[in-house]
Amino acid sequence: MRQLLVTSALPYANGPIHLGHLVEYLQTDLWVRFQKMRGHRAIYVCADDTHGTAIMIRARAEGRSEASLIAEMSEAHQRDFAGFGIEFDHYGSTHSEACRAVCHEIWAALRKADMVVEEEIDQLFDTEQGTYLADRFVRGTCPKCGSHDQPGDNCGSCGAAYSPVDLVDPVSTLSGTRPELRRATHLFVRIERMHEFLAGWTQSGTVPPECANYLKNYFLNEPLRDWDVSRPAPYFGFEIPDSPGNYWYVWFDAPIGYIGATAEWCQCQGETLDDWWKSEKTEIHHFIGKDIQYFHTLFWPAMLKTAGFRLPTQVHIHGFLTVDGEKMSKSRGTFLRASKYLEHLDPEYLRYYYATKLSSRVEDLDLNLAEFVARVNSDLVGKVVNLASRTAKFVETLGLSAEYPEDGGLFVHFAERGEEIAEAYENGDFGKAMRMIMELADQANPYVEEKAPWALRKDAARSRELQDVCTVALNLFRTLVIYLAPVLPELARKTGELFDNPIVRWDQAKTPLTGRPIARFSHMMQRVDPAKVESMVRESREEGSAPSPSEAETAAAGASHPSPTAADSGEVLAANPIAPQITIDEFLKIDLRVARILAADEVPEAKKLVRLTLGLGGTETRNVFAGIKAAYAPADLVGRLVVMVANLAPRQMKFGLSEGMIVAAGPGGDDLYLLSPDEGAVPGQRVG
RNA sequence: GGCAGGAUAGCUCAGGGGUAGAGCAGAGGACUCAUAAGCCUUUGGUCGGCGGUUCAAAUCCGCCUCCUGCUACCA
Repeated sequence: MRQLLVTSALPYANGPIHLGHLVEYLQTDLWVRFQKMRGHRAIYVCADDTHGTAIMIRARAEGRSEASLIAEMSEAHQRDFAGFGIEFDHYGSTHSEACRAVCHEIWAALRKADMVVEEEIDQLFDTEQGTYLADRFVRGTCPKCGSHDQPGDNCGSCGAAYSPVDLVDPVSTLSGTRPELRRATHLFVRIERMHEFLAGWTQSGTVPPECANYLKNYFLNEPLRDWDVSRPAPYFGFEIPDSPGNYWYVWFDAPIGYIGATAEWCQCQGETLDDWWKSEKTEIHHFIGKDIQYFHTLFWPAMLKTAGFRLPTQVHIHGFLTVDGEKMSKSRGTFLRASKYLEHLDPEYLRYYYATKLSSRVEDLDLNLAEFVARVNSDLVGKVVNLASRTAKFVETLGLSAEYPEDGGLFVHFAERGEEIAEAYENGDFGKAMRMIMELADQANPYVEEKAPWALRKDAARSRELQDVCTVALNLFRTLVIYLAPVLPELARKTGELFDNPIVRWDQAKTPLTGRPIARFSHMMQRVDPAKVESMVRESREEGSAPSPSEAETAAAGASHPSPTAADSGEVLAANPIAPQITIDEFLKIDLRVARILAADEVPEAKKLVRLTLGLGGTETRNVFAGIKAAYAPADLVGRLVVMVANLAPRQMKFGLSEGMIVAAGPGGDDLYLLSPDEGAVPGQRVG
């Protein structure tokens, strides 16, 4: 019997669980369920990731304590996970004494190994908000090409990489004020001292080959930079014991949360933590997304190694979720929260659908909604459940045959495939496992077709034959459900009830059931109703149309995301306060005009721009390049009215001259909303 | 810009030097037990492009195009 400790990445306590998160939690859950069915001892631990600037700022904006914010979020997360049948053995928090204790232990070990150095670094400080600013909270003019309003770490226009302190005219996105340069002491881990160890460990099969290549060619081909693990106050986290006023950076304590959560579980169960984290008898399996690879495959093993903990046996890495081929998008209604899904649809549908699309490779996964409906209905209802549905009621009174009948080797064949299917599960090739199971289902239905129990039923003299046919069909059905049980726990439970024999172990598939009654059959799974999928998307779109500021940072699924219910909370305003007062004369300098979009053209070479031809009435037109490519398709723009800044100085851009600007709300990217006049306005009218 | 990955049928994907595959969708048929499910037959592809290695390339190598992600003081 193997002993396995399995983790999923800790969800950040800054937003609700969405379908992107679930790619990870569902695959971990079904892998753990599989291991348990195989008779191994497996525990699944996870926790909320609670520290960092984002939590501090949000709590401040909502006028509450961080503790109250993270408690509420933890409850919501656990509710969502439970709704999808994700069974943790323990769910903790990084803001726990157990986690703090392990942080202290690992820190002491790093100190003792002389792995920590102090260094003074320059960082921008927002005097109004009273906080140091991470890169993403600063925007300004690119020091290289002079483009305005660029992010703090690299220029979207020329692609140059730089530090926020290099920006010309930096602006804090939190307060809109100009931050000042301050010097602060940071603590760094000299990870380069582990270079040789990491080079060996990462290339030894513990991480997928794609990840090993990436690490080898991007990080390990040169000296590793010191890792900055501290943040000066104010910061929400644990204060570093031997460096007052400095706190551990959230990514220092996040993975330590795995150990903290295990420690709490051990305490409840009377187990010893060292048996799980310092013993070679335990396998440790991390399931993570590809965005956080280097934290788990460089920093994390270096910390564990230094502090004498067991190293991860395997780091399982998955790609991101797209919906209908594109990034999840609020305006399209494809930003689907877990709780919203559960209002409309059965969690088993998604568990199965994801399983069919998951492999051990680091690849993105597309949730195609039409395919989702077809796949679940065709495979689960049409093929699998249909086997029971078309035979069970024929043997309601007779029960199963006393001896397993001759079936032309079908059952033996089904049983023999079990190991092959198990191997696919073991390797994380869930899609392969599902394909093999459906291949078997495709052999079972023709059997029923050939034996035609509906014909046998009409002849009382052949009732024995009818019973035999149904005994075969129902046993084949049960075998399929055993193989699907890690994915579909609810279907497995109902099937256990049908046979009065709970499905708990994989090897139950080796022995057919005979000579026992069959419970009255009732539908085990409803078909997916496409209308429910549509209403889920529609409601998500409606709720997504009022975004809050930190949502701007959401890119691919898997990133943190705040609750849409906070949309009107004042958070938007708090995060981006009103600018200094101006006079009416100053305002009148800006000539805003209603304009009609006469043409909207793709600029294929541009990442963000769309070329607009704006009509101001008559023959008066303006050529404007607008950075709205991610939010609007050109075809949808033509004909609509917008508001433009008509007297803005023209600006020469790479693709041509831009003669104005259209006004829009929102932080940018696909989270952008053009302003339109109400009906009746005509092009050329002044706005004021 | 650098790094990693991807491109195979209308859709979602498997395969990985030796006659191009599955499911769904489409077409035709027989049946009627089953949630309009199931069964039989069937139409779809120069495997992103160009070059190379080879008796043989979707597969190996090189270059190119397009897509995705990451790029260490965001999590």
